[in-house]
Amino acid sequence: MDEKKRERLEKAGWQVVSVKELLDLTDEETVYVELKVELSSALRRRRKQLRWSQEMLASRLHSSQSRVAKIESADPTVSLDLLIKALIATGVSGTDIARSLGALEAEI
Amino acid sequence: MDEKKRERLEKAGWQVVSVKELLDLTDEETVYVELKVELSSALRRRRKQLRWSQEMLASRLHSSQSRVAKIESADPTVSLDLLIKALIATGVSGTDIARSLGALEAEI
DNA sequence: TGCAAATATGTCAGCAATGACATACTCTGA
DNA sequence: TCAGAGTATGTCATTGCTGACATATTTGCA
Repeated sequence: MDEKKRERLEKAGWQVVSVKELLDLTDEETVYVELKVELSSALRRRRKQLRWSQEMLASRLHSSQSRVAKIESADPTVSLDLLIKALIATGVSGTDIARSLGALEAEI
Repeated sequence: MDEKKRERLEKAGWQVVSVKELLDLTDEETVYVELKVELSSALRRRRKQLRWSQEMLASRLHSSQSRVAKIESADPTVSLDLLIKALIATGVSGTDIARSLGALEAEI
């Protein structure tokens, strides 16, 4: 994994000069993952609040129950994109999403 | 486009019963698009604040200048995923992203 | 003006995310 | 304790996003 990162860096024209550089990258990935985790639990709360089954949400999303389960568990194969579309499908507004994101503190 | 939506609905097991149902979908798409537009302009502001060129951001993102241009113009082929990764690459925190999203008012 | 840096636009092969399905597991009420 | 509803997990063909490249256009400064 670290080796793969290094490869990508070099391919992108970066000189890999220090461990710190790699740590920064890790920080960015951390923020990304935490964002997903935060939003996915927000989604589950929201869905339960509405007393919807995963299947109900799935049909509103034009997706499937199994994918909703993956969204809510922050599965690596699920994009932020789909996650946010799912939140929107539960009727949350931009400000609601913002509030969820607000639970994350500055990390960088 | 509307025909395509109808197709997807029916494929997903929805009975297309009313125009309202289609309008609801449109609302959701609207929120999604506005989210992208808001975040992409936040990204541009942030990049200029740092006095980075698109190329600079691209290398930090491990992407290309042309894709950064597309991200900042909220191009349809660019996902929220990449958009948010770009914001993170400029060093914004979760709360910063939340603040950007806060500019959107409740829509639904 | 004219040149160089920055940005925009179009295209495409490759790969990652997707919906769908099958099936296993976990609850909850009777 | 069992049945049925809800949820989790694995897999796969298709679709859509991706980085990269080429090239056009814009910007800013001497």
